[in-house]
Amino acid sequence: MDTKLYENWSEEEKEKRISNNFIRQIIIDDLKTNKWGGRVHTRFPPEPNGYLHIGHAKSICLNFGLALEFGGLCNLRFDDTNPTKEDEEYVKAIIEDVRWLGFDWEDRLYFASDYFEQLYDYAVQLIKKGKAYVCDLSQDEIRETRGTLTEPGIESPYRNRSVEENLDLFERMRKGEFPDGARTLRAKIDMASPNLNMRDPVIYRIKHASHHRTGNKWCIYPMYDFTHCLSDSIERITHSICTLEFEDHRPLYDWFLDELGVYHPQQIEFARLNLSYTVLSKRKLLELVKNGIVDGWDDPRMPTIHGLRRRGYTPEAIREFAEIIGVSKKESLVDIAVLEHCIRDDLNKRAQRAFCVLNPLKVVIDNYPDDLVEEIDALNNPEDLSMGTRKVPFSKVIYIERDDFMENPPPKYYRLAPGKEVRLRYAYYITCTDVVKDPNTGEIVELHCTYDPTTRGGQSADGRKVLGTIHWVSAKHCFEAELRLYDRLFLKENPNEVEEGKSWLDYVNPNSLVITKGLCEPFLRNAKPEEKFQFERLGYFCVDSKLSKPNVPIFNRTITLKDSWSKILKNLQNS
RNA sequence: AGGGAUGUAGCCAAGCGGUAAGGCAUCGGCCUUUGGAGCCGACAUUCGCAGGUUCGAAUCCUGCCAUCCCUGCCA
Repeated sequence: MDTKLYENWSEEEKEKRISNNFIRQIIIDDLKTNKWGGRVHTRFPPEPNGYLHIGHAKSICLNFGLALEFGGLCNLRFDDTNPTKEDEEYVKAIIEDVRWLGFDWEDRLYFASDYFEQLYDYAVQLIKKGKAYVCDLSQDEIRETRGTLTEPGIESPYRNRSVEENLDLFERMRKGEFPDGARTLRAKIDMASPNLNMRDPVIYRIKHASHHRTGNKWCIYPMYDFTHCLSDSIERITHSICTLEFEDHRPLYDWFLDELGVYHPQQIEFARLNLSYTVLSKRKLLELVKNGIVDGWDDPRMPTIHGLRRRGYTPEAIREFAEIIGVSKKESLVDIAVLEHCIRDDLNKRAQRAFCVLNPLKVVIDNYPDDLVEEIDALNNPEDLSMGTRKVPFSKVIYIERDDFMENPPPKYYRLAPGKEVRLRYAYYITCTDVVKDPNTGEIVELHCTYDPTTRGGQSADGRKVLGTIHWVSAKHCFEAELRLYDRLFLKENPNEVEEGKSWLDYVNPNSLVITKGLCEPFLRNAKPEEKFQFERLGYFCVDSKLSKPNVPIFNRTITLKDSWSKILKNLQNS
């Protein structure tokens, strides 16, 4: 596992990179008071009913990160108590994602369903203690008697059945004598509690459904509240970290453990992640998939781990993101620019550079020998010289970016223009001498330039300066590849805030995917799935792992480079 | 007879009775063979509001306001 990120940090680095948060502080305090005998044991407990997204990544990094930092353990546990919603497919995908993020649960992969027998025994104990009863009320009746936010509920007529009768009925529930929904097992707590969760919550329901792990062994399944605290207890979890909406469940969590007199972890709640310009609810993500708005759970526009991975995000960037956004109890909307900053920062240091021209404009270098081909040395990564250099073929006819030429340039434009000189990155200085247009449309179809042979490599002997440096590819040597330009999925900062008469789907960005082509330098032909590059001056791109074929890479744009020129242009136009 | 939580800059977020960290974004400048990266600087006289305690309050107390969560046999 890549534990380097946390374990090999110096104290100084830790100080700088690990920001404090209230959960970390609780652990530090507990360690001081020896509350758990010096142990830190967390768990990540997903329900296998969908794909993990960046919000889960926050939780994963929190739970595993805390264990790593304090020399503790973190379990991966599937909360699989509802067979009708869950599937093995999700189990596999989740395992893959957590591992890809760089975390390791060693031999501690657990399933709540592994505890069904033990959980059943606990329920029997509760019945024997007079703290649980079999209720014959229907689902509607239970709802009707629950009361409201301001009124107490009404006690079930079955609430005071004898222990013997309850034991018998519960056993017969397990044996399958009753149809779905006929009876439930309920905790006997307080129908007048201001906390609705405490109004005799259902803890077992009858579901004649096949479970992805236990098959048809069970026809009664325990509910979340009953299962979760006891699973934590069984696994000797110290800090059970969950999201804010479970705050109201904590009294129940504590109640079960106290009534049963078993090992009692501490539940701690934090605010779930919200990210601007996207949605993070399973329901909405599923809707995007079902409506064909995206191409599947792993569509590169999706905020799922699968999607981010395919888009070109790295585990390092996601972990860094999780670290810097912090953990608190305040409901917030994190600017997606933070995530984008993390991937730029990581890829800038690590991604191999390459030349690719998106909107080509042909340039003929009139004074360059017709058949000469030179091998130009180019840095693979100016940020990391150890990545070496590569040869890029150069010849008389090249393509440059259409944006890198303007016939009537505004002030401060220091790319190519008639009579102006620019540097072709790593190659030569060229000066534009002629512009060829289509006689009918007036569109610029070709440029003629001259080059200065003494500037090879991109430096002039006389020390004259050129401000502009542009990228290029040799017409004879480049190849065309499919490029998929991705942008934010939504146009609205918070798509969950829906205006009157609209739907959140109305805010989907119709241009979140633009499929186009680009002219690539030769070595890119052999790029492998998931390989990441910086196409100089354009952005970071990643070879699509699903659509690419050997020697026919398809590149996904992960994120553009920052573009301060467009800002200058905008200001120019405004003034 | 409602309950539970949360309010520190545009967005996150430290802070724990001694005089407002850090990051993102933004805006300047320097530097640059990526208008990238990097570097330097600016960016809360004030912490939801109003009172109170204190030599001293974002931190303690009281009241108010705003927002979020809770009436699944989902998790």
